Amino acid sequence: MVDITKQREAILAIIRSAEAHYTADELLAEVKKVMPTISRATVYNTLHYLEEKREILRITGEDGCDRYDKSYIPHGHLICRECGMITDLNLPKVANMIKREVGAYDSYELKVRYLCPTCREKSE
Amino acid sequence: MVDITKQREAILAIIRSAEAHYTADELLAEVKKVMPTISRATVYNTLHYLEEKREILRITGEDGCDRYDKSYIPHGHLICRECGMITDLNLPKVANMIKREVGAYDSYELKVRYLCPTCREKSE
DNA sequence: GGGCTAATTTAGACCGAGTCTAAAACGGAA
DNA sequence: TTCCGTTTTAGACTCGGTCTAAATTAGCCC
Repeated sequence: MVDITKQREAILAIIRSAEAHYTADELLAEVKKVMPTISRATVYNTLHYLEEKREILRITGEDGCDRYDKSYIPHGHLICRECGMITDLNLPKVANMIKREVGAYDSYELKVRYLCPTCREKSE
Repeated sequence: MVDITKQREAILAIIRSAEAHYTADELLAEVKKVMPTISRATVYNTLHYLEEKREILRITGEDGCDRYDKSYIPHGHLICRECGMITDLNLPKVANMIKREVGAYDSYELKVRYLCPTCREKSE
């Protein structure tokens, strides 16, 4: 599909096989287990490359720390204000609503701050 | 309405009277024209304070640099991929769609990457 | 006013995610 | 094997944003 190297393959494999939405540093730590000499710059280069190729999705972090999603298809995210847990949110109509309002667009990002079920239970 | 000080008043006034979506540093420069001894920390403190009090809205920046919106009511933003210009986007149904899907939530953020009319014209 | 306390402001050091750079390593083509 | 463009590496660097400790301000009671 693209110019795939060992490093890029390893990084993409981790993103694709995980449920979590990793940060670049978490990914670096994870890849190092398999490829100890990999550098921070390579992880960042690869993430930009994969984002550019629409293989993964970047979630700009509330906390100034980006995370990455295994699916490149734009979709929303629920973010818990207590524990920071991120889960996917699919609102299929949003894409059409945007298109109707502004015409052509590249992508969208939708983040919803809320209290996740687990944390809500704890606080009761 | 709240514990308002001279500094907070000045910062809020600038945000409220501007069409632009300022960054913290742009705000600092702007306030310094009126209040030369104001410090960076005060600007950040004030922005967090005003966000907390739901007086303004924070837009987490694609470029790792947050911006602030005069209106606290959650609404979407169009961001041009060429010039970075930000304009408001109102999709009133989004709030209800989220509520129907996940129940109660704090706030949402919707950013749409696109090519603004001015830049589209230039590229033709 | 004068003195007390809590909250705010200030200046500057500090942090850390992300970028940049220059050199080394890789990989394909001839 | 040699050449050349691309990728990787290590580490320095940038710059939003945070933290800290001292100074200032604001309210409050006498």
